[in-house]
Amino acid sequence: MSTETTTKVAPRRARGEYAKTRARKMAILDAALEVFAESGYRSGSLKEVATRVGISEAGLLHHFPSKVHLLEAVLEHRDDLARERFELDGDDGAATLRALVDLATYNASVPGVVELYCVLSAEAIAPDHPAHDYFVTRYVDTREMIASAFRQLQDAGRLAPGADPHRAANATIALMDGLQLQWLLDRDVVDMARELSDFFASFVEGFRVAEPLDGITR
Amino acid sequence: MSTETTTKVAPRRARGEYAKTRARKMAILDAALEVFAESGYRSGSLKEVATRVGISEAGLLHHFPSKVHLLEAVLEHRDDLARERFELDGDDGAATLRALVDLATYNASVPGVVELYCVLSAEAIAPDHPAHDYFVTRYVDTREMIASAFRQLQDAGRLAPGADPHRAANATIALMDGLQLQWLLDRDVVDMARELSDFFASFVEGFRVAEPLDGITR
DNA sequence: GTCGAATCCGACCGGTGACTAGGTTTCTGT
DNA sequence: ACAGAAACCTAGTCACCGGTCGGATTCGAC
Repeated sequence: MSTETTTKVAPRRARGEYAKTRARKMAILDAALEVFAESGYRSGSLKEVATRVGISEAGLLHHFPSKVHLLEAVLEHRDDLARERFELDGDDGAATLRALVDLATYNASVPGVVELYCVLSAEAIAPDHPAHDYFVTRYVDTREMIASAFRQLQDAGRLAPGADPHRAANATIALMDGLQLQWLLDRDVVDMARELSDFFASFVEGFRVAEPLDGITR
Repeated sequence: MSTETTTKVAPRRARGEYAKTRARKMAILDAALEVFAESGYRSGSLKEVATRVGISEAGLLHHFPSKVHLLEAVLEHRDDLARERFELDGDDGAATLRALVDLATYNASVPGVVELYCVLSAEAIAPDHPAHDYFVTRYVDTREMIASAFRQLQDAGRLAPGADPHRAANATIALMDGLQLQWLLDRDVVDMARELSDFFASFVEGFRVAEPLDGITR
């Protein structure tokens, strides 16, 4: 326990990242997303990620000390982006459902992200997968969020008689996931947002999306 | 082109498999199903399959000359078993839907098989995956089969007005796939057959399953 | 019983995986 | 401008992968 006051012998303290480091880390996360989406976590290689960034494998490992760290960073990063784009926690059930349809529309513009979650969630069924716990809690949370939206609609008398909010939430999630898989295998046969919207309309009284769906695509 | 008549010098011709070979091949297919279900095709190793069978890797490769051959054999074998258990090609639409619900009930008793298809279908999104074409055509065929069941019901006036057979088929497949994923992650939160049955009942007039679903489990 | 095919194994091969060690270059606070 | 941390690379470790090769063993038709 020597003194750490600013004597002239005091060792230079940590300086933090360089200016361009942030951009480089983002580039790595983007490349890692691509690779994990195409090949999954277990078969995706750090070498492939490094090559796409234009860096060496050891250089990559300087920023993310292990493959697991990289995976966790990718998932956290996507969660951050999703949170700042979609607000799904409101107390307006109908608004939440509309937001889900919007999310489906948005997802159709970022196939890589959809592929990442589709591939990883299947891979993460294995209990020893590094993302297993992530997906388990993710599904629990999503289920609860959608169920509470349905509960809110039920209280407003807008849910079809006999409909159960919790089970409706399960079915909603299942439909979204299953549509994504089909869409990834053949993007022309499925309109994810439209199917989800129709599903909601079939048991939520007066459900409408903000704008017509078959309008101008963007 | 020498004579192949039964002279005394005629070389002994191929004799075919030994008696126990068939059983061994089945054991290999079972082990391979487990391994591919747990780790996927790309990350699942032949060594692991061989170990579970109690055989060497080279011994395994005597029966299935490559990893791709093994995968194809596994898929073909499961298709054979499925075909002999479920008849899904009838011209009675309602019967086909009931068979799908039965299939969901049956699937709940063979989690390994469900996991195999869930994991492989996600992995096979990649166009260069050896099972890519298999799953693409599988989805096309399944879609057509279910759509024709709905078309048949529509002709009988039992489909809700506005329902489209083709889109209903897509939604049905999506629901089944999505329910399976959730069920694999947590087998207590989802009753696949019940959700599917309720989904059918929501737009098929007079849809009923053969027996009550909440009866004796087996 | 015997001979040859079917079965199976041990050893090996080239390739790739994640990750480490140690040194060089680049940036930046002072 | 310069010291030292951050960034980055080359080279290597060790484990594992799918697949081959040649020989040993087992089975079964004759």
